Amino acid sequence: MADYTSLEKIRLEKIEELRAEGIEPYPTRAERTHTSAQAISGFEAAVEGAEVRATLAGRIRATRPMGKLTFAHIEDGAGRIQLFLRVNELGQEQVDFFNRAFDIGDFIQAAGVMMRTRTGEATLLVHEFRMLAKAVSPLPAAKDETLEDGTVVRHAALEDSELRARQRYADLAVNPQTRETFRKRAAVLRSLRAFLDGEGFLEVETPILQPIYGGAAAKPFTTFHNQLKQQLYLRISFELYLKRLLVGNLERVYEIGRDFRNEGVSYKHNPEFTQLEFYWAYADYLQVMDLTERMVSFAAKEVTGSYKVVYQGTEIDFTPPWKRIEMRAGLLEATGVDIYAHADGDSLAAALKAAGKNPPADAPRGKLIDWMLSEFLEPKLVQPTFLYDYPRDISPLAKSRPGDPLTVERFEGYVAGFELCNAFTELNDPLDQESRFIEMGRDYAADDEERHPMDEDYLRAMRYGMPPNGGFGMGVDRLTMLLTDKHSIREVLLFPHLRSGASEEE
RNA sequence: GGGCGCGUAGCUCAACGGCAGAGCAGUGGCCUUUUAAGCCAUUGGUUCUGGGUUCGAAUCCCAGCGCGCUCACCA
Repeated sequence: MADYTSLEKIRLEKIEELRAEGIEPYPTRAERTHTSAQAISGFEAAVEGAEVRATLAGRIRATRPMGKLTFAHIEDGAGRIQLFLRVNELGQEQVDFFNRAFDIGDFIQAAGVMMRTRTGEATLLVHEFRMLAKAVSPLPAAKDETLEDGTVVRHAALEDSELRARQRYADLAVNPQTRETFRKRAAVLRSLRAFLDGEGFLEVETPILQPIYGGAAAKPFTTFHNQLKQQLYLRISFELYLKRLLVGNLERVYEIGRDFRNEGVSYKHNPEFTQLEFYWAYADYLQVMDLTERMVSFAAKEVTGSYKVVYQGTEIDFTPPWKRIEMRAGLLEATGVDIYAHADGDSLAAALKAAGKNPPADAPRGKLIDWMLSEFLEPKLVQPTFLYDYPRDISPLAKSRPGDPLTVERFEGYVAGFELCNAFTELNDPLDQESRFIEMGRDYAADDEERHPMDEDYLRAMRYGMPPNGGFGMGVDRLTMLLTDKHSIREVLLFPHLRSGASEEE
């Protein structure tokens, strides 16, 4: 049972008193004729002297009792509005009743006539009011101060990011900017769907519970179907199922949904995250690049109203075309070392040392290139930039460039120094794919969890013939971070994963 | 997983080895145009948890839990 605080005990007593007076603190129905915004705009538009009646419903956010009158602000889905309760209309008993029984956080229904107070605020002069839902626990209510210049300063706002995430309901209830963040998140999803639908892509849904996981290098979550006695995995990507659909003659498909990766958490990683993947028959990675910059800039415009957004104090310009840097040239410029001149790790490491760098010891070539990227190139990619043509060492799933087997047709989009998306010209040779499965199985044999299992059904699909195609994946949470100016993924997830939440540990 | 930092009233924070405090919220009172309303009075604490040092610990030490930053791992 809940352990009530002294504040809660007082409110529980108020509930008992209401019931004792025959008043239901949680009535079944509410009435409302106007939202706060409708009441105010209706009043502003009305001709002088015309009476604007309204019944409002909302949550009490502030009260200012003054003896024979009380001012209050309520908040509903459309904004805030002031209530004016006065002895003249209600009688002393009702004004006292309001002050005695109603608290900040309670839901109230109030009917009356719109009026203007001495300070000019459009206000509902209340003739009738009733309780819609009594709050037992006090909301961490902030107070807003409006300065001379109109800026609003919040005092004692609920700020602790952990508490806000654990009790998102309270965060949403008291912090309008949190509600705004999640409206923008919805707008991001809406804009991506609208864009891809407009390009002729079909939205599909593929299994989250999969007997064989694949499509990315990540550790899966495992689960178990009791009746079928079957080991299942939560998907780590959509790739292998979406590409099966290309075999089925669906030429353009996309899915927006949840991926699950059993890895560490950080400000840009959550164990479950929202991914967008699309696959496009007869397109290659350069066409995907064009589409990507159009899609992301479209989303930026739809969500923020502009191609230019400010992220953590820096202006990011999503206007196409984005900067394109070939990886080899980019690394050569950043480090003075040409990765193509060095076919193995030892040679590349020696060249890096000669260039005054301090590479990790005993690393293979692919690992060194990764290190060069993250150390010298990625941090510089603040404005939207495509890095393209990756060494095959670090891209086992992409198709090689014709006549250049060591380079694959792959690009990653970088913004604000972190990876936003990843795409390549996809493998469609079933025999090549099979040998890569075997190769990856061998590479990871020591580590059961990261080993790529052979997906026989996927190979069977590919053997029926898969058109050449370009594939794309993007972290929707990361795009949302960029468009809402949030540093942490937790700020754009309603209920991010946190340790020791509801469940007891063993 | 490593390093650094933080955890005090419902919320925001002070006190930094010597009686655990303030503002807001709450409670009681005054107040018929307030808006962080004001004035008077007042309630409220496992100082994250568990050990230790000390005459004395919110404060110092150790361990744990949680969060943040960072590195590593990881796309």
